[in-house]
Amino acid sequence: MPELPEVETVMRGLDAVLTGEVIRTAETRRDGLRWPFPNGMAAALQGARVEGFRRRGKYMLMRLADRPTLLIHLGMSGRMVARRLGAPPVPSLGRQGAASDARGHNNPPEAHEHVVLETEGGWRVGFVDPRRFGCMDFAPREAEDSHPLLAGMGPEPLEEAFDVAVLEAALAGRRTPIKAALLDQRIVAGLGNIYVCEALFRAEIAPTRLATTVPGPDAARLVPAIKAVLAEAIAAGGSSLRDYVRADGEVGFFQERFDVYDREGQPCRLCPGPDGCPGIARLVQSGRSTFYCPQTQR
DNA sequence: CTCGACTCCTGCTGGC
DNA sequence: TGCCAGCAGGAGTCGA
Repeated sequence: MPELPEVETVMRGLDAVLTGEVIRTAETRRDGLRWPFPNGMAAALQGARVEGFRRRGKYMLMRLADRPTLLIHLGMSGRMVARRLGAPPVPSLGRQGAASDARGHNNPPEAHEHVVLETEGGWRVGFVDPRRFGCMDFAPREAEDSHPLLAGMGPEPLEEAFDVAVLEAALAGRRTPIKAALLDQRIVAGLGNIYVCEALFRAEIAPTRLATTVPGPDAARLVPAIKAVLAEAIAAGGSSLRDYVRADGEVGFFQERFDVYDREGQPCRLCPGPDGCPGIARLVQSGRSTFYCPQTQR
């Protein structure tokens, strides 16, 4: 699933395509994803002018003139597919059925495309989500952040307001492993399994450490580590694993730069010498894989 | 309060 | 070559 850098990348792609456009038609092809779509969602989108986008954690917020804001969460497998009407679909990563042939003809319909928007300006944007863990909902424009899905969310990690003192306060009294704490969107918004692993590696903190023990020098390293890994991933256009594609169809390349994620058994880049690293280890914490270097991360 | 287990779903990978 | 168990980027809910 897309984590903060991927959501940011998709949002920028949508912004480039949709901002300023008027939605001519909106179609929902099932009743909902994780939850039912709000009543009359398609009708409410039709005729709306897209004013712009913003991101909160892993949510994209599509602001509409004189209408409520549309919240979009990509869940685990969600992606957006954008193309000009009449043009072949943008090539899609790792998915045979979706790749367009050279002539742009006879493309089978994209599987699991649950919502389709078409604009006056001739864009077609589809929300594809095989696992259907994504969601959409409306939030009042003047109270977007009070929506139940956003209300309890922690600080945006890339904003200045997220600093060592804020993280330390959030971790205080948490008797849970730091890995689990960082996945908790109430502590800090937007981190997922990959970037938590990467940030803990950069900060040289063992994922099993209790959150309460992190305030101090460790937290002082962790905050810049989080900011750096997210910023670098955004600069690289987001990571691209199995079924993630940027809104404009380009793929991100940050996955080539993972230090620990999905690199079990390989030497880490911090241990000295060719034989100095015991190898990146994998363990399961609250049901999810954690990758870390047992020598570097303490 | 806080935490871990469970749950929703489909698709891909790896081992046999 | 084919089959199938296991695992996957999220996160709300429930029970302890």
